[in-house]
Amino acid sequence: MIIMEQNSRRIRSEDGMDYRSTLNLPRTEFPMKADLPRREPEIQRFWKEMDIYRRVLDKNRGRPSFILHDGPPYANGDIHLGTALNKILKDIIVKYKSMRGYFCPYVPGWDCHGQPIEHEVEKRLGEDRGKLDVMEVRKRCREYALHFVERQSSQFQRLGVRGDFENPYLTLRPAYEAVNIRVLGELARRGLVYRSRKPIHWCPRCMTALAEAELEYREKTSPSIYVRFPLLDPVPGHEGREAAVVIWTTTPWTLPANVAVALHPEMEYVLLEAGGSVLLVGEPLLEGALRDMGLEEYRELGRLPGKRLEGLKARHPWRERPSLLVVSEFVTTEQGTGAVHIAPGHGEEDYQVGLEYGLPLPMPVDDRGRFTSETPEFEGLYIDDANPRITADLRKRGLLLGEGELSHPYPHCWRCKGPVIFRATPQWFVGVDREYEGSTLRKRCLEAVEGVKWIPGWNIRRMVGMLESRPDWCISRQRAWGVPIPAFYCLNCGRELMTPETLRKAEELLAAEGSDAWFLREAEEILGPGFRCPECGGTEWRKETDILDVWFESGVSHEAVLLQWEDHYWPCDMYLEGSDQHRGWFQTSLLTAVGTRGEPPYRSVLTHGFVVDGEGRKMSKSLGNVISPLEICDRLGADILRLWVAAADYTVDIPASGEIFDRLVEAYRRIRNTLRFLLGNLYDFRPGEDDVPPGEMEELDRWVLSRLQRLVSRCTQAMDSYQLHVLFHSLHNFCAVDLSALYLDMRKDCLYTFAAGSRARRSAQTALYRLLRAITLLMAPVLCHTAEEVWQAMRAEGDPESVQLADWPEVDEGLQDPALEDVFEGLLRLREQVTKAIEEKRGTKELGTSLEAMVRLTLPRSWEEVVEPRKDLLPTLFIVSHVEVRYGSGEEIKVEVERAPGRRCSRCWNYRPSVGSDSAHPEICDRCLPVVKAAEG
RNA sequence: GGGCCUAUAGCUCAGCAGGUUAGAGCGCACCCCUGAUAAGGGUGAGGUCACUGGUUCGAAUCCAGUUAGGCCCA
Repeated sequence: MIIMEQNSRRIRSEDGMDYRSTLNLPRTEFPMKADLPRREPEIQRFWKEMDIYRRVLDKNRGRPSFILHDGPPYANGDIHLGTALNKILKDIIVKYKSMRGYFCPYVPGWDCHGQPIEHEVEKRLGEDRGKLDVMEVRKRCREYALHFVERQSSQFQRLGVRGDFENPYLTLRPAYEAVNIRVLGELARRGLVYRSRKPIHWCPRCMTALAEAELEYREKTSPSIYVRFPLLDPVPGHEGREAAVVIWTTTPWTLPANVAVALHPEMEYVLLEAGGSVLLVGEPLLEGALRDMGLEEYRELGRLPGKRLEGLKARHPWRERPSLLVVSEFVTTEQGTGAVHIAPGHGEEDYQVGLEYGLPLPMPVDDRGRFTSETPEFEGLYIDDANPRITADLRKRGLLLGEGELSHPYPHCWRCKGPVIFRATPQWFVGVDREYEGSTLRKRCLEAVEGVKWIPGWNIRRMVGMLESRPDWCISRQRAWGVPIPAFYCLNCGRELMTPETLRKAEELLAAEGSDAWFLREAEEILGPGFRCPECGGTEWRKETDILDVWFESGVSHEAVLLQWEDHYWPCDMYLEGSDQHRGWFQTSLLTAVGTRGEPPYRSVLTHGFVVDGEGRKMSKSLGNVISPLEICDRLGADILRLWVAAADYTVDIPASGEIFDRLVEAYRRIRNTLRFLLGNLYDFRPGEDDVPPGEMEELDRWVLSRLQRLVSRCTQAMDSYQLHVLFHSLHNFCAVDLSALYLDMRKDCLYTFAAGSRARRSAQTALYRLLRAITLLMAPVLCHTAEEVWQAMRAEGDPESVQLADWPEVDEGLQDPALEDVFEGLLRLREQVTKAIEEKRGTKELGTSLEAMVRLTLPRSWEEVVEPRKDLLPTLFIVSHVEVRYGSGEEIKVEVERAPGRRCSRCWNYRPSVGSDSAHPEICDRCLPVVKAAEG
């Protein structure tokens, strides 16, 4: 079938005279098929070879800067859609700003230390993980991190991201590591760094701290006991009765560390008499608790909400210190008695309550899970062995009200598989409420935030909320892969030492040799000979083994990068990350910056939402809705991914799905084909020589250029306010409507059939050239590969070597013509009625192409002024062969369509009465005749 | 459970200092063209503006609540 069609076409052209060769049909090498996955890497090679990053910097050197400081992704695993989104957004903004003439250094960075890498390395070690020493683990972590830095670096570059990839910042470099110590020292100098205890997950067999990711939750059988805490104070309204509050616990061994009993402020507590004593139990839990305690029969004496019991004291089973009744929202009605035993050293919530009420934090359990001398009753006993002893002791004292067993999910150590405990250990903190220089870090941060531009604006609320509620910053981690906290402990008197002098020594050590040196060198080597304890004069020291929270490391990037890197300055212009970083990087950076310099490290903070699927659900392996950016690049191309970023309103969740990418591919094709058409019609146009000055251009061409100015202005405003999707929608709409459907369709007749060098055709080409150039530049920050491809196809003498070196288009005020646009708006509305009328005739098979038509218009008198001088334009506007206009008395517009008179010109396909009047060329019209004759002559 | 945010045609987005039949592009259906051709043009169908209640002469737009979803915390 296909072959037959080709044959019939050839026969037709051989039929008569071949006028096709006398037309100026589009010619271009620019392919319709983008083939982005193949072509993009070639373009990227081109950029790399010309060192595009330096070239763009050099172009704008000395001009105002715009520094977007890159937040370091974690060097672990391949990039995902979220990472790609973030980097592409940054790249679009940096490319836009540099096209606007800003000097824009952009240095990508990586977060290289931390527990997830260490955990992954240990997992890979399998059975051998216990055998390696710290240095060997660190060495492997380093290799692992650097491997993924390389991998992610090439993945980012595959996205088309431009930056100093030859010279990125890595948090594991000695110079960077040392900055942590300097910042820590600055904070310490202001008295913001302190050491205190905080509960963490601890494995008493491995004698190590565990992160949440290192816990495995499995069923465990625990004792379950009800314990009476006799009140030392009377219950309000029930003076004269000896009452007791009843707690329930599955960890009897934590009772020696009890300091409080927490009640829910709103829960009702029933005061009752049963089994010879007066007890307080939460109302919703009453029935179950009494059953468990074997106290079915009771007498209610009264009830009152938890908040009325706040502040009463109860007797501790063993200690002299009382146990305080406190209230807390976390008390639930799910289990127990509504009264929760609080041991701040043995639980996160307990710890929080402890902080809130300023409770003591006893810690009677040692590294190996044995009771210390702080608990003489059970000293030396392992916690599990202590459970029955404690229970028996409580019974002996008449405090035990019930006893049973319970199977529940409980965290176990991922190494030894045994149950872990919550245990308070000494940690280093940055205090946010410590007074210094007349204020606190929290207050200063809250003030500083006001001076930052938050995009979108409501983000300031989120930041303020989080700053207001954040606790002191625990910067200690009991791990190997990181930067040491450079503290020393006197072996003689136990005093801890962190002074400006010791910090400076540590900083110098890390700067010179990297953080490995801390682990390799003896304390005495670091401190220098003859260093004496200021307390006792001791000369032997133990080094701190804790390392810094990785958030501290990334949190000092402003100090490390903005101040150390060539061409940078502090503070930078923008941080741009996902909205989760309000608690993460935005905040840690703010804390370290305000704590050391009193000001935020960024002038503006732009955030984006998270990638979700077509249904608005988060992407996860378990839902099976994950889309890989690398796969999109391989299948569709990075420009499609970039278009996805530019098309979405990134301030909220960003959906990604197969359909969305299908639609984007369509949009891309539309833009690409529009550009291809423009290129195709400029093959014989020499910019600078063939241009027609604006004043002499055809009205239609001036109209489209005026529309173009509107587009440029709109796109510029969109980019200046970071509304990327406005740019995309405007650009796409312009290509689809103003150009494809209107201007280009109308202009084909002129471009193809007029004499190549005629004024009208050159006028049109002048417009085409300007359109092509402007659109290419407008899309360059987003569709950077395609823009480069077009740029190379259109580049004229004197143009920069790469589109990335070109300037963003300016609005040409001389081409703005709002009055003309108004005129055309009216004419185009008229056109809509004409096309409708033509469509009707097509429906009845009276017409095929619109050139077969002639249009008879009856217009109101009021149109005469606009239409009369443009009568010749109307056939072009409607793409019909002939138009007749009459003016009626009414307000009505009448459109009549019929077949155009005359025969069809074989050359321009318009229907003209003049066809046949020339004997040498009987098939063509009087408009084509001179063109053909000129070509012959 | 708390804080911040989102919800408009199949998709991506407009509209929102409250005011005529809620818009655009894409997609879809049908038609045309075969001189942008794995292109191009035309016409058309598609929406209880998540839900409920309130304020108002009037609400997609303001308020409250509900549902669904996202981020962060608990």
